[in-house]
Amino acid sequence: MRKSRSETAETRERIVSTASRLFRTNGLASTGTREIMGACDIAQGGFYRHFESKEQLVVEAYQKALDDLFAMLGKATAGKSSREALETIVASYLSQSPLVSQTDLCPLAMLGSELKHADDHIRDLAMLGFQRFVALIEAELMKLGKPQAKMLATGMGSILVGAVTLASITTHKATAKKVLKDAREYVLRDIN
Amino acid sequence: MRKSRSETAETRERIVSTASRLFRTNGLASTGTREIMGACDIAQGGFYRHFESKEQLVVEAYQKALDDLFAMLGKATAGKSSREALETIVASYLSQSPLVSQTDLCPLAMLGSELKHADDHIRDLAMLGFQRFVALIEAELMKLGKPQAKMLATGMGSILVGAVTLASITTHKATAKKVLKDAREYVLRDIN
DNA sequence: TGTACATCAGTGAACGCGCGTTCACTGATGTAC
DNA sequence: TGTACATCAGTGAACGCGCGTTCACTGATGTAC
Repeated sequence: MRKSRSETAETRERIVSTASRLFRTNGLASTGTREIMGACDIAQGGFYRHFESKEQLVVEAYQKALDDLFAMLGKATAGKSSREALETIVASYLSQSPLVSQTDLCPLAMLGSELKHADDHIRDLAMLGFQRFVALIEAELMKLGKPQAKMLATGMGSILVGAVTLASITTHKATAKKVLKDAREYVLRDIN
Repeated sequence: MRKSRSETAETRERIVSTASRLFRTNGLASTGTREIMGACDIAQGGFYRHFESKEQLVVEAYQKALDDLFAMLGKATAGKSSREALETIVASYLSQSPLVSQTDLCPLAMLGSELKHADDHIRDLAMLGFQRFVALIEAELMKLGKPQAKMLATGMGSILVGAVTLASITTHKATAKKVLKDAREYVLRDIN
């Protein structure tokens, strides 16, 4: 049953991608190795041919989720003015609610409070992701000549994460949309 | 071993209070019935003399956490001007980070993303709590004559929840303080 | 290039563990007369 | 008020279940000559 090197590498990537999506949709603790392997059409025991533990997969899947997020934001803002780039970042981020879109959910908001109980390594990874997100916003704000760009960027980052977290809690679509819309309006005052 | 009516009622309240604290500190799924009963010095089997299921306790403990939060905010803002009341709400809420205080943590931020996987009943309870929080802020903003008070209040609610969530994720105290401080500064611009 | 052996991706049953929950039991409290 | 019985809060072992993980096994791939 042994697979070729390239097949092995592809399988590994497939597991990480699948896990990245499932973890963000259903949570870290609620997503088991059986469910992940099942979604990849591989027997449960095969998991440990690729990873030492579930913990290691969580780290890799989380890193991939962050990389995907920043790749998406980079592509969406490419060649735009600072003002347009900021509007795009805000709109892209807030459109990640599970009620609106089901793909590329933000690893910060989706896992928010669950990260408190995760290993230090993952918590550090998450905060580095948030700081990278804040730095992205801060850079554009500085280009616009805004004073206190770091404070504004951190505040904007917090409201975006908070709004998406709240929107994903509610069972009422209208409530979710209201929260996202108000968060958008709230932060756009600092851009325009 | 039977206890008197008053003792039974006291025990029940003790279980709800203990669970409310443990759930907010360690999460809903991570806190087991054994741990809760152990913290109350009662055998695990005694749990089902007071509650039909863990789910029922979660609902009651969550409701109690919300009641405690609003009681605290009500007491802290009593007799104050709208401007002072708003500053107090913001300061009180942001001082709930586990790095600063260990008691009366907010049930919204503490459980944030974990609520997505909870029963609809609890998710509804949580969003009603958030809307009650927003209404509290909105009322004071309207007294100040602010236009678009509802939008401002929702935005402020989102940033407060987001900042406390993020502050509780990081393992670095300085980073947590920075996030909370910037969130405070960000929202206070709409009050003063 | 061809052959013989070593490697290891994938299999699926099984492991130990902690969880929510159930159970028969104990004995103090509540109730009925 | 006193007595006899019913109730039920608390006990701690046990249940079924799903989890992360381990294991012996299979057979195609990789390596060495």
